[in-house]
Formats: sequence, structure tokens, C-alpha cells
Amino acid sequence: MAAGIKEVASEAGVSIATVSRALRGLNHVNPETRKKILDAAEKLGYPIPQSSAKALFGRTNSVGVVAPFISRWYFAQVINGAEQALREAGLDLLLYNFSQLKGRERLFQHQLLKGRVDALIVISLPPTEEEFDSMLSLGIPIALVGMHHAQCSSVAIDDVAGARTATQHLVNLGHKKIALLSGRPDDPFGFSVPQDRRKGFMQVLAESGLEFKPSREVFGDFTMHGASRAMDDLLARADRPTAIFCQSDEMALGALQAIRRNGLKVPDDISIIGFDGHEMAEFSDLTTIEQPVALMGEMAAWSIMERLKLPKSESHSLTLPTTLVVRNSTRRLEA
Amino acid sequence: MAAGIKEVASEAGVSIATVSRALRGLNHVNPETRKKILDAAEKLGYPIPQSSAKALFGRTNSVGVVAPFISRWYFAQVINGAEQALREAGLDLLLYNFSQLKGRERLFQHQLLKGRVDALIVISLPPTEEEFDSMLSLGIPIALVGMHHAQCSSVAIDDVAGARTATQHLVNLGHKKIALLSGRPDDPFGFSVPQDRRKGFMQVLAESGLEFKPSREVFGDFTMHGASRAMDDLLARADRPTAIFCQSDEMALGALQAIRRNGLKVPDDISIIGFDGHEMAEFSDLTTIEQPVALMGEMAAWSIMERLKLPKSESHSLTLPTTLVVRNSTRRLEA
DNA sequence: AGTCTATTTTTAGCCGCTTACAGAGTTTTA
DNA sequence: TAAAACTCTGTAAGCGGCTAAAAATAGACT
Repeated sequence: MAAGIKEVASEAGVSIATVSRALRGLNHVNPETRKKILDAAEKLGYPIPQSSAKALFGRTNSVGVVAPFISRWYFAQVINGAEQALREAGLDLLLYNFSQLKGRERLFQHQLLKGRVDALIVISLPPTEEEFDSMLSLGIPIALVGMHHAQCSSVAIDDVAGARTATQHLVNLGHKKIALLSGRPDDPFGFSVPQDRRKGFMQVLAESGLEFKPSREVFGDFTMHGASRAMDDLLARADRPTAIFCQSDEMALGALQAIRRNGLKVPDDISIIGFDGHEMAEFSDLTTIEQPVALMGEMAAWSIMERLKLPKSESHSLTLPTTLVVRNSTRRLEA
Repeated sequence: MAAGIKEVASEAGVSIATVSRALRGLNHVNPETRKKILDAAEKLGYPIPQSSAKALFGRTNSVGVVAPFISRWYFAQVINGAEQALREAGLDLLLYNFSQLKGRERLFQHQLLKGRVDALIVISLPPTEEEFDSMLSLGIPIALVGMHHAQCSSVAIDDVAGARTATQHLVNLGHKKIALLSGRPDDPFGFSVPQDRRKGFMQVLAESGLEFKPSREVFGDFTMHGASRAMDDLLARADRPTAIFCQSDEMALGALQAIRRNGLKVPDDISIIGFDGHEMAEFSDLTTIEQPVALMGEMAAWSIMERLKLPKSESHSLTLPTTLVVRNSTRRLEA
């Protein structure tokens, strides 16, 4: 039942060491001997070397994926992409969710990773420098998704550019009173995404000679609920905007509902554009900026797998393109 | 840097064994000695014993979560719930996705789990009896989510009952021409969900003396895209139904879009009810049958953790309630 | 045959931690 | 007061597989 390397060895009539080498395809093992060993392993149904034992030598054969959320669309997609690539390569995926944890605890958790994983994929979770050092000190390859950092590989999009495209789209349609639906003003995680998307928005507004009124920015917490409430708030204010840029599709969907609830029509009364390329955007006919989310997970996985193979290889930052997808939630402002 | 149990031992001036005992709170350790050890560990920043070494003794301190998809809403929710509960208990979560794999490969993968995990949570993935035996032979606690099986714990809802409630709701509103949006007719996974929900639907129809026309059933593959196409198909047929029961919210959302695209109004021209309690249902004003998805993940985790503690404890099946949530996608049929 | 490589296999120790067992010091029991 | 019973700590043997170094085997060449 519990066929270990030992049983295989005695079955094949060789030593454990020889089995180990044979099974891993190392050289210095006679083809005949290897065949004998392979047969023995087959016969005994010896699946694979127990990984926890291998782990004692540094190779755990698994990589950790760290994310602040795991059921939100964006994160689930990235995780899915990474899982795909990792499993194909025979690597296991350890899932770490840090949504609840703060400060020291989070730091402590990084210690938790010690010896558990060969590499780390960190999704959109901006650590403090201190935490980052803690992670780097693990001495394992790290790939970031959705953000960049000088000291490790990363895959991300250009959020500023994406936001510029989105905003420019609204400006091109003749909109002048453009609102912004942001994340939380007091972001507990310190994400750079809301800042970057806000920056792109502001840039285009400024370049177009449009004034930005603070009263046209509301905060939706990157959730549909939050966005829905924020939108109610915005619509209640005087001088209603004719268009709105939402920093995420999920917020846009929440906003959409609020707009309809308030008796307004999209895009007749108000144009709305999202950001992300959420599956649901297509079905809500939402104009948006698409980013290749699952692909980013895959690429992050490939990146660390390459570093795992060639420890010498350098870390590199990739910036993937975003695409403006125009649907029927935005349209030219009637004169 | 690499503070192991050894360093802690020499720092505290005791043997490794004592450190091991002290750190794990076993008895037979002098309080003073324990304090000395704890201090030493703290000082050296010794996080926790390296788990791969512990794994050599049977406890891997991690549980596997097996699912056919991980980015779909339902699965992501369950995984999230499970992760929550597991992390709280200090257990790691290994994610296994089997969407691509078939037959023997899947079986082989189960072997992969050997020695990697202390327990297994299997989400809505109905294995063949053979595969199931393979999993059971791992000799570890297994909890099923979304289905039941005689030989292990499970958490699920009563899909038949839920479907009955949904269908009854439509019948009560006076609908007679009720369509069904199912999964795939040739389900590659053999899920029981589509069958059960179909059964509940059929039961109520029969009990209400309503005839079911095969031409009123279309297949949406449990995706928005599939549902959208299926709905186009259905609407093109003669004798349009006045109501439709979708076996999942995601399909309902796809259907909703198709209905609107075809120039019809919900609920004026057609009533639609979904199933699951998808977050998006609320924002699309979709009547649905809600099930406590994340909770099911949590309960599955609790269940196996209990079995991990008390190996003697029996496996139990839990059936959680579903709730009809009425929104504005269904309404009384005008006479 | 004897010496030297090249190739293949075994021996032995180790990875970091657990745990049975034993030993030393203390306290309870008889 | 000696024996029995605890407490606490250390010793050492692994867990299951890896790997450096030693050993054995096989050819090749003087």
C-alpha cells in the first residue's frame, strides 16, 4: 500500500539512491537498470516521490499566490490563469488571502511562507517597503501582478494610459461635465491602481482644458454596492455630469443600476465607461477598457518558472496593452 | 538568518527536543524553560516550524481544494469561504483545478495529492465511483460541497426543492408557458445540479397540470454566453413562453441580455428567475433562489477540521436552506 | 597481468523536526 | 526511609528522499 522509494528499490534489487537517480532521469544510471526500476515502480504503483520529503532540500514544488481577495472577478481570473500555467508545469498552488490581516500580522504571514513555497506570485497587493523586504528575504523568485517594483519581475498594465484612453473617449464624444467614480479615499491597502487611474483621468481633463470639480468625484470602494450608493449620492447633487468614468467595471455595473434606479437612461442621459473587461461588461453593454487579466496570471507563472529553472535570469517588468471596447453605454453628447 | 529550531535550542541552552515540545505547547515542560525558549524564538525571529519537515510525520498542515473551475462565481465564493476558515485555523490551502483533465489523468492527479494534504474539499465535482474510491483510499477526511455521497461529509443545498420553489413562483404568478434554461445536455462532468434542478422544475409543472414541451427547453452551458445564444434560439421559436426558469444566475443574466437584445422587456413580456444568489443578480434586479455559497465553503472546512481533530467523528451530510428572493424580473401574467 | 580511467552503484550522512525512551531530580506512597 | 511515581529534559532513532564521496565494476591501454 504505502509504496515508497524503499520498496521500489528492493523490488528492483538496487539501492535507494539508484532509484532516486533513475526516477529523476539523471545520468549515471545504466539503461537496463533504469528500466528495471521503472518497471518496479510501475508494478508497485509508486506515484511520485513524496513532496514533503523533497521539500527538505529546498524544492517544495509549489508556489504561493498571495491576494487580498480571491472571489472578486479580477483576482479569480488572475489566479485561474496562474493555476493553469503552474499545473501544466506540475507545480502546486498555495493560496494565501490577506484581506483581513493588517500590519504585523501580514508580516508574520510572510514568514509563514518560509519553506512552503519555491516562489511567490503577488497579486495587486502593495506591501510596505518593510513587508516587501521581508518577502524578498525569503530568497525566492517573486512575480508581481498589477504593479511594478524595481527588485522583482512583474506583469501589469499601464493604468494611467488606460484611464487616459477612457477619459479621452468621453472627451472625444463631446462631454465636458465628466465625473469620476474612484475607489476609497482612505485605501486601507494602498493600492496604486486607483491613484493611477485617477491620474490618467486628471491629465486628460487638464489637457482638454476641462475643469475638474471635486464635487464630481465619488468613492465606490471597488464594489458594486459601494458604487451604487456613491452614484445615488452623485446624482442627487446639482449640475449633473453627462458622463462618468468608473475605475472598475464592477463599480460601473453598480453605477449603471443606480442610474436606472434614479430614472435616468444610459447612454441617453449619461454616458458611462468602465475599466477591466469584466465578463459582465459585455452583457451589460458597457463600454470599457479591457485588460488581459488571465493572461497576466499565466505570464507571472511563466516568469517565476523561468527564474526557477535559471536562477541567474534577470527579473523583468512587462506592461501589457489595454484595449478600448466601445459598446452602448457611451455616446456623443447631444449639442 | 536561517533560524531553525536548532538555533533556538542553543540560544535557549536546551535541547532541540525540548524546544519542539515547548513550541507546541505539550506538557512536561517547565514554565520557566518554556519562557526561556519562547524568548529565544522571539529574539531569533523563528516563525514556525518548517512545515515540510513536519509533513514527514503525517501532518502536512494543508488541505486540498478540488474544483472544476476556479474563476466562476460559485466556485470562487466557495473557495473563498473555505480559505477563510482554514487560514483562521492555520491550515494552508492547496488549489487543484481539474477543468482540463479527463479520465485517467484525473485519477492520476489524485495520486498527486498523496502526502500533500491532510484533507480534501471537493467542490461540485462528481467523480466516477472509481475516482471516488481512489480519493477515499487516500485515507484522509473528505468534504463535498454541492453534492452528497454516502461515504463522506458533505454540505449542499436541496437543488430539487430550490427548483421547485422557483418554478412554483412562476406558476403562482399565473404563468403557463414556462421555459427551462438548462446546462449542457451532454454534461462532460456529470454534475447532478442540472439534473436536480430540472427534476424540480418538471415536478411542479406536472403537479400544476401544465404540459412541458421539449421545445421549451434550451441549453446554456452554465455560462452567460451560452445562455445568451440559447435564448436567442428560444425566442426565435413559435409560441413564445411567458416565463423562464434559468438553472443559474449567470445563465439568467445572459438570457436577460438576449431578451433585451430581441426587443422584449422583462418582466413585461417575459418573466425570468435564476438560481444561486449571484452578487450580480441584485444589480440586475433578478428574482432568484439564493443559496449560502461562501458559507458552504466554510462549513466544509469546519467539517474536515473537526474530523482532523477527532478522527473518530462520523461524517455527516448537511443540507442548507435556499431562499426565494423576489425582485423585478418576475411578475404576474396579465390575463 | 597490472594500472588507469570511465561508468555505475552503494554507503552513509543529512534535511528539520518529532517522538519513543531513558535518565536525573523531586515528590508521593507505603 | 526506601520504593514507587512524577516531572522535566536530553539522547537518539527515524520520517522519506537526496547527494557527496567512496567503492565496485568494466573497459582500455601499457
